[in-house]
Amino acid sequence: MNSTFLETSISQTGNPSFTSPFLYSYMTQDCGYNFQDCDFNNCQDFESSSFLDQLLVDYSPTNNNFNTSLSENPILQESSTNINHLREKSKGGIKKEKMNERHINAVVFRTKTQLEILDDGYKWRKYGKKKVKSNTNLRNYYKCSSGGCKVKKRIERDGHDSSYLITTYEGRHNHESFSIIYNNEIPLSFLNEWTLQAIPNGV
DNA sequence: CGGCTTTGACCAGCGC
DNA sequence: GCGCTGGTCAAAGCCG
Repeated sequence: MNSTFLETSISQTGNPSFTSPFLYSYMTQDCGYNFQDCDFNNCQDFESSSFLDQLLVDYSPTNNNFNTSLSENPILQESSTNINHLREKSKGGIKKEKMNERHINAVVFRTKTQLEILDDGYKWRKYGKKKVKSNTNLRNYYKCSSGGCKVKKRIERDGHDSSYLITTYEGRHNHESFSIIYNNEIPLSFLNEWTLQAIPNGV
């Protein structure tokens, strides 16, 4: 299985200056959870953790065993469905090139916060806003504004519990975050590192 | 003036 | 073929 469900808690970080789900994940390592050592094939690991509050899904086009059964949340299921849908396209050869360009992997976070935008250290340009059928809240579309970087993210409030913000990242940054460059903050590259570990075929 | 957001239009895929 | 839906584009407007 290649889907990885990872949930962490904002409050566990105890540092309100960090609003990035990536940073929350990073910070929770200080709470006793070492992502480098965790078993990505055992989702019980994550489900049983006491500080669960976010979701992460890794996707590889070569993985045929994507598991969407762990979440009952319709929006998260939709994200998973979309990912599976994209895989089917890839397998079928339909717009395979475009698929490979766009959806190398997807990471979905569900974060309990009143903030509308989580500062993940990268600079984003908003390019769309859409009302989608599956959610009464608007979905916002962003592209990384760094030249040559094709990472995208979608942000929407959970339609069933608006206290949660659902952030979906697609692709990997080909550069470090602006926070590192300008503020010397915690590097976010760890995400790419353990995403690669979680995807045996590494894309 | 440049960078960013807004927003309606457009496009592609899917199901019927 | 047609309508629905989600994703993207791009012109216009806003703001520092």
